This record gives sequence, C-alpha cells and structure tokens, in this order.
Amino acid sequence: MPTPTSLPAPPADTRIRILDLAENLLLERGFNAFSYQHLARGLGVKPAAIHYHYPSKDDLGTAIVVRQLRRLRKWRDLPRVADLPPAAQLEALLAVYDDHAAHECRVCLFGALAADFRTLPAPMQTELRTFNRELTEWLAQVLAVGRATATLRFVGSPAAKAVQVLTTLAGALQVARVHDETPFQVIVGQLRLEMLPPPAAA
Amino acid sequence: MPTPTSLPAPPADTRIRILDLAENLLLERGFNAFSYQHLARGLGVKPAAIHYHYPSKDDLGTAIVVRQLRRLRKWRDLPRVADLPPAAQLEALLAVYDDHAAHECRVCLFGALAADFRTLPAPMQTELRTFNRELTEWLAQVLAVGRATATLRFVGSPAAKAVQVLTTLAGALQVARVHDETPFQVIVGQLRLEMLPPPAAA
DNA sequence: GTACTTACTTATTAATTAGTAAGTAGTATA
DNA sequence: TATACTACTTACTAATTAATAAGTAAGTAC
Repeated sequence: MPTPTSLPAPPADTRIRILDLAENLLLERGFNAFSYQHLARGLGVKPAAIHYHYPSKDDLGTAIVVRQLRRLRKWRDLPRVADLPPAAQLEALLAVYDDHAAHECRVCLFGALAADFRTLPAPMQTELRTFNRELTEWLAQVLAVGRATATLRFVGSPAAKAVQVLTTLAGALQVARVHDETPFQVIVGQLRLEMLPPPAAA
Repeated sequence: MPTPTSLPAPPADTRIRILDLAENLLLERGFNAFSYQHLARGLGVKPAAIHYHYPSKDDLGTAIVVRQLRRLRKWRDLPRVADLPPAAQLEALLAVYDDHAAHECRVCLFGALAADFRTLPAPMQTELRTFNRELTEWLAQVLAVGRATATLRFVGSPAAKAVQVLTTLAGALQVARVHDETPFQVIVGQLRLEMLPPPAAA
C-alpha cells in the first residue's frame, strides 16, 4: 500500500489521458490516422513521454481494445443492465450506439478497426475478436430469452439474429459518419419496428 | 481517332494496372495502409511513374471511387440486371457481396473508407456519398416493386429497409474479415430468411 | 543522506512518406 | 530530319513516422 491515508497525485493520470485521447482519435479518424506526435501535442507532452507509458503503438492500440473489452464485461454485468427484461436490454444496447452517433458520429471500436484489420498487430486482432464474440454471445442470449418470453420478435436462430443486429449497428455508425446522423436513426427505427413491438395479436 | 486500324499497345495499360492494384490494396488493407512505394514495387515501376499518372494520392483515391461509381451505374443498367424481377435483383446484389467475401474477404468500397472518412480528400468524400446514395436509391426501388408484387417481404418504408440492408451487407464483409466467411453467410442467410420467401399464406 | 524509482525531456536515428524536377528513350507528326 | 509528345527513370527534398538512448527533476525508501 503506497499511500496509506492520502492520495495526493491527480497529475499521475497521464497514462489514462493518453489512452483516452488515443481512443478518441481511433474512433474519430482510424488507427492509422493518428501518431505519437498528435497525441503528444494534444496532451502538452513530448512524444517520448507516450513511449514511456506505451512503448510501441502496438501496445497502445492493444491497451485501447483491452480496456473496451473490460468495459463491455463490466457494463454487461451491471445490475441495471443484467437485471433488465430482454427488450430493455436491447434498448440499453441501442442507447450505447446512439451515444456514439450523438458524440461526433464516433464509430464503434469494431467499425473503426475492421477495415484496417490486417494491418493491426496480432494482440489487437485477438482482443478485437474476443470483444466481438463476447458481445455477440451476450446479445444472442438476450434475444433467446426475449423470444421465449414473447417480448422480442424475429425469425431464425438467436445467434444468427445477434450477428446480424450487431453488424447492422456497427455499419449504421459508419453510415452516420459518411452522411449524417439521419440514416443511423432510420436504421435503429427499422430494427425497433421489426423486433420490439410484439405483434399485438395472440 | 489515334490508331485507325491497329491498336498495338497493350503496354499502355499501366494507368489501369495502377488503379487495379490500388483498388485491391484499398479493399484489402485500407486507404492509409498503402503507399506509392507499395504500388511501384507491386507493378515493377518507380514511384514517380505513379505520380505521372496520378499526381497525388488524392487523385488516385478519387479515381478509384469514380470508377466504382461508373461500374455501379453500368451494372445497375445492365439488361441482365435491370430486367430481372425484384427478388432476383436482390439476389444479384447479394452475389456481388458474396464475390467480395469469397475474394480474400475484401470489404466493399464503402466499408473500406467509412472509418477513415474524415481523413479522406474532399472529392473522395463527395464521390463516396454519391456512390452510397445511388446504390441505396436503386435498392429502395427494387424493394418497393418487390413488395408491391408480393415477391419481397419487409415492414417499414422501402427507403428505410434499403438503408438497413446495405448497411448490414457492408458490415457483414467487415465481420468476415475479422473472423472468417462464416458470419457473412449467416447474415446473408438471415436476410434471405426474412425477406425472400413470401409467407406462403394468403 | 544515499539509493532507487517514476515520469518525464532532449536529442537523435533510420525508415518511410508524398511529391517534384530534370533527364531520356521511343514513337508519332510535320 | 526537326519537333514534340508519351511514358517513364533517376535523383532529390521536406516532412513525418515509430522508436531509442541518455539525461534530469522530483519524489520515496530506508
């Protein structure tokens, strides 16, 4: 225990500030479109300071994906998410993507990295696959319960529908970037129309 | 008319060979992940030769998008496509994306450029928007006729469904890149299941 | 107060980037 | 045969890239 009673250091968050800015630049401009110089200028430090915390850009990129994976797991297991009924869980997911669209039309992590995937360091590839797999498995489970309880509607297997819906959402954020937020809202509206209102019939 | 009776020059296709290779690299690795040096090495010429045909990378990138736009218009107006019934037109579209997935998991033009969109030269942005808009309008028309003739099934407006389907397909190619072709086939199967078989009921 | 660690900066390297200028070989035209 | 054009190559520049080495100031441990 280094600082038993006092925690005097808010300046020590450079490591996190780097990660935050790098993540922003990644989601707003793509992985190959920012450099240690950009980060350094944006934070008021020298490029070598970034190398001190993240020796190589591979390390930095991997750290971004690993943190997003940790966030996903934390979010998914949050009582206010995990204890929701399936339709509300789906809405919570849509809200996350809506946040991205509203925040400078940021794409999601997956959409930011997929196109350049083959140029990414191996650890980033691995972590991104895990990220996407865990998110898909979570949604598949939500959809399965939702259909079983007649609160979500779709044809085909929950796993297939989960892949389709997540892929659509990732793409929707990209379309929002190319045009504007409108098509994103159109797509989300379409998803709600198809899946959310149980048919009101028997 | 330069060469009235003879056309002796197959070597003169360097301009096209550059465009072909650049397009391949763009779709396989992303726009910021290839350079004039890569192109030059791949073609056995010097980088300056590329600059001769395409003075700047902006010009080259724009040429790629412009050519894809021309191809789209040509394809769409082809008798063997334009004269098809709506369900077959949708299948023809799916076949194009399937080609991409089968060919080294190439993403589509849109998916390759969306993440880095803000780093692209303005003419590329403009042409890509046009490309996406025209494709969407075409599909919306197909869907409208398909539903009117009861050969395609969906809820919501044809325009909204067209945006959703194209976004899903673009995303599906990206998922194929990150994992393998399987999820792409799952997504296309899901789309067919939802839209293609008219309900067999009245 | 000496040793050590943390968190940097300064200075530098080697590679790569897009882009340019000038020269040249081959072909076509007058 | 002179002229000019096409399609390059050679040689170069300036900027940027990730990365490293060495130094330093401030704090912590004992």
